[in-house]
Amino acid sequence: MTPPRADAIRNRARILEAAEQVLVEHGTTVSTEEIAKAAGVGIGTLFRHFPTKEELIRGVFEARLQRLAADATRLATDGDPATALATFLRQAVEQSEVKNALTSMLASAGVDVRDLTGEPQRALREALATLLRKAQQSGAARQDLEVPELIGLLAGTSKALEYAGDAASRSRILAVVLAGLRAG
Amino acid sequence: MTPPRADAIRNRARILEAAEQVLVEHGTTVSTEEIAKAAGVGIGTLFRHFPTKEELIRGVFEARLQRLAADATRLATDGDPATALATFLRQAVEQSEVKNALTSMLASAGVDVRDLTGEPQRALREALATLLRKAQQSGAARQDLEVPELIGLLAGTSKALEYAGDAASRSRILAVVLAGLRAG
DNA sequence: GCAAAATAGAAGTCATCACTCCGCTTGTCA
DNA sequence: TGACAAGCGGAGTGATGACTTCTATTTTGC
Repeated sequence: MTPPRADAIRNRARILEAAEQVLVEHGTTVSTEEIAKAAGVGIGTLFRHFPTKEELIRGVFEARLQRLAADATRLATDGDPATALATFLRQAVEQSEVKNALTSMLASAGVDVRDLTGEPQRALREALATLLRKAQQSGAARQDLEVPELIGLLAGTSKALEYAGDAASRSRILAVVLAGLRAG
Repeated sequence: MTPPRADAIRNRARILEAAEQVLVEHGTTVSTEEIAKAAGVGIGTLFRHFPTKEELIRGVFEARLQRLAADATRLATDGDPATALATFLRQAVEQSEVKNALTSMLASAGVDVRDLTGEPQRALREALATLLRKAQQSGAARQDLEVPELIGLLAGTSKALEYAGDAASRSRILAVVLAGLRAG
């Protein structure tokens, strides 16, 4: 129960950071050794922090969710209710430029993305609920929408953007989704 | 150049069919042996028809694209121009009930989904182009849309639906996308 | 400064999996 | 109906990669 040493904390963070980059770039098939190397860390260390590859992947995923939840919360409190939801979606989807492969990453690791029992998932759901409610109250989002749809659309839009060739195409896809959210 | 034996043709079809089902259900990580078993075929046979796992996966994918292209073409000629595009999207996306994991399947196999050089891809693009043009002419789709966006939205919507818990949620997601396609 | 905690990373274990090889079976065509 | 090539099944092979273990070394906290 004693708090971990400073270098342990540092290494854990470095592993997560490197893992995200490598996994997103090369997919879940990359070896743990590769990830350890990218993090500048021995294999033993990696496995002490994350006893299985799956837990490492889940760690990366949950870190991402936490960042999303933080963004959503910030926008929900600071932003204009009428535009906050759209801004969030835009931000979230642009976040990892090269590849938003995080969900398919998880899926191919055999993790069920819809398993929303964890704490980061709960936090994101809650933040999205607030964002959505405010948008609906100010007429910026269709009334029948609920949080699960929002999450789905988030993942889906991110997927859709992978197919966009240029910036114009990207912005058109985004425009379609945003218009759809509004209509109703 | 002699035509293949009857049993060979039959087996090839059975492999493709079983592979689609197993791959969609369990992801690309399933072993080829599992696929062979599902097809009721020996491993040797599987590998004679598809010399590598990647070629098998690509085969499944292209078969799917061909079916999509056929559907699109049929709707483009037979259907009401104003509703054909929406109908197509609805159909395409509902096709594989459990999981429309085909694209992430390919992606995790290291195949670039956006590589549109193959014949089935070309056929689909062409059919979609017709569908889109007719929809735009009858005011059922925003004018600025182009085919790549449509393909992206197809994949994205399919992804989004994976998150929908129940039928109501599914239909709301679909409604968002369809409204977005129209708006403009 | 020292004990405890943590690390690097080499070497090894074990399971898995894509793919090969080859003896047997079956479709085809005379 | 018989011969024979095309096709088949499935045991076997080699590579890979997740995870363990261990020793010598470094880092941290008090």
